Amino acid sequence: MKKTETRIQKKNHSAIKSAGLKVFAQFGFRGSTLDQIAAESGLSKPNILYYFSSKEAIYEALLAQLLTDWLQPVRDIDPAGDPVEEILKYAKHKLKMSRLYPRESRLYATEIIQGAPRIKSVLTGELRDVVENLALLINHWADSGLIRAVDPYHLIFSIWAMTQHYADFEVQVKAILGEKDHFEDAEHYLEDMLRRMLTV
Amino acid sequence: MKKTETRIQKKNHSAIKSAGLKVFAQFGFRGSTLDQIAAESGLSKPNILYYFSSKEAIYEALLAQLLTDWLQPVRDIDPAGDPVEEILKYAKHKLKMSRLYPRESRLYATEIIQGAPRIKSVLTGELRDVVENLALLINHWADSGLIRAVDPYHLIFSIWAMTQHYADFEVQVKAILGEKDHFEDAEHYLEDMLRRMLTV
DNA sequence: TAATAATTTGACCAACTGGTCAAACTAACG
DNA sequence: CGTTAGTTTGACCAGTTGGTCAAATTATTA
Repeated sequence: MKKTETRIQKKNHSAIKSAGLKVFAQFGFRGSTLDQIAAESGLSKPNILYYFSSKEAIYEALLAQLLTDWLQPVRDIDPAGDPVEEILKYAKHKLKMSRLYPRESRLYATEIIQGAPRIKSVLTGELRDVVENLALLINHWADSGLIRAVDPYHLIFSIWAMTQHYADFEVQVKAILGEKDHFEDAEHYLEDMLRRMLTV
Repeated sequence: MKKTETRIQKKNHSAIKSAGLKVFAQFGFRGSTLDQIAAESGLSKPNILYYFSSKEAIYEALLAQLLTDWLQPVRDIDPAGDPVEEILKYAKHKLKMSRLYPRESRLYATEIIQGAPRIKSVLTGELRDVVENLALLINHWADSGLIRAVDPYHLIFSIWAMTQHYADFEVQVKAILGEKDHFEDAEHYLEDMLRRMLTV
């Protein structure tokens, strides 16, 4: 029941989360300091702690938001739609998120690499369920002869891995391909790959 | 010219690097402390600094070793071999490294995610050259009709992304698939995918 | 405008950080 | 055995860390 958020609260909550995202995504939780977040947000350190009770509270607010955005597109897959197009739609959506929100992707990556100490329950709960359902759907599509039979879990992993790679390993991709936008080529490659994998 | 390394030096250098790998891979450079490395290695903090001049020196020793191991298998690709089999051999080798050395993979991942502050010159130098050569070879194979024409860079990225995913996102993979070894299935999937992508 | 509520800050703290150093200890070897 | 080179450590340091708090400032509203 957080109805009345003043204009100043809204602005500062947002500034802190934005600064926190930038800092946490680069240095992880332990490697980030409130001073960095303070400098990045333009607020003083005590002022930050006036809006969030601790460094951890900022981090957890970011993670919670992230997980919601992460899981939604999986749920949006339409079991009644054309299988190949549905999977393609999902993959392209995921790739677009990597292009538009690379820092969110890197924040998630650092959390997972560190062993997901704060969200392991989500992984074995919500995420697991959502993925299991999708795997069942993919198997169903395969059984119906609508797509080629592939391991649904590793198919999902391959989509995650490839799309997130362009956000998480951005500096490496740019070191090799140069600074120009490479997402268009990535999308073509991804689409080609998925069509090859899924068409009978 | 470091010929004479005593038995104790050998043992302790190795213990420190092993402990450093474990800690750095999880928390990144800034998030890791000498006290953690000390506890993990069983040595006292001053003793660690007797063998490595600084925290940074440990980290850099690990990174240097890593980059060597990382690039070698790319160089081992035989231009005169069977194209599909050579690429497959490389992909499987990379996957095996993820299974055997997941912490090395995660150390590399954290370094790249953080913007590769200490190895950017390697990325735009050695790595770029090696990848460019491989891309030329793949294009040559495609021109000769030995494999299907695909974007060589994104092909390489997809191999990296998928293989490293199983090391870097291990907790997520295990949350979904359970604790049993999933690398065998991953290898089948990867092989299937690459054959589909590369055979004419 | 006056009173109240919300916001911001400087000064501060205890715990932790990477790193130093002289002294103590141990291994190696003639 | 004694000497020397190599190893280990306790005590210490200055800077940084997350966090507190009372006081000052600013916004809101009656």
